[in-house]
Amino acid sequence: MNPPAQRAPARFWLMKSEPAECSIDDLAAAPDQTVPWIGVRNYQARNFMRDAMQPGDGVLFYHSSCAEPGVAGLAEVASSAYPDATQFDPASPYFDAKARRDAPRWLHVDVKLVAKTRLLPLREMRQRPELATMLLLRPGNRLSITPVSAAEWTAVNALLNAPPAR
DNA sequence: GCCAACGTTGGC
DNA sequence: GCCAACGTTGGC
Repeated sequence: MNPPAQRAPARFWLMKSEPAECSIDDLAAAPDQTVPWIGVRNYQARNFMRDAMQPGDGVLFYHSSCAEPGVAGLAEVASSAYPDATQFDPASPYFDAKARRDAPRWLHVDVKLVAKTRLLPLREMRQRPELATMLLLRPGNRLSITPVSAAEWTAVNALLNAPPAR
């Protein structure tokens, strides 16, 4: 008899969201606790979604451009990539006049809540040697989606379960 | 509001 | 293909 299909090794990601746009509480309140990750307009971030993400991948949900930037919860990739409808909508801030319906430029995945956690502040992340390799912490990093290694994922989860640093 | 670090654009 | 100008991100 056949063994069950082997699941591809899980991958992990950090995804930035401005809480004024979509916070962890907004994600928790969304239907099915799932939101479409619309509005990505950076090719590298798009390519991660298009080429590398798989449903079930782990996501660190990160609050950016706010008073307390940091990881605010855990989520998972809930779909494969599909065209971002806002690129075709002239009324949307994400409208892209060069996008064509028969050749969409911008894609996105759906993201589903796994758990709201304590806020792990960026400030605290910078103090942790075990997180020093994270792309998020690299000077000048602006990518809204970055891959996270298994070791980084484990380390962040440990910190999320630990009491806040003083 | 400042500014560093990029990414994108467009002239050539 | 080069590269300067410009725009954006995002912490501080």
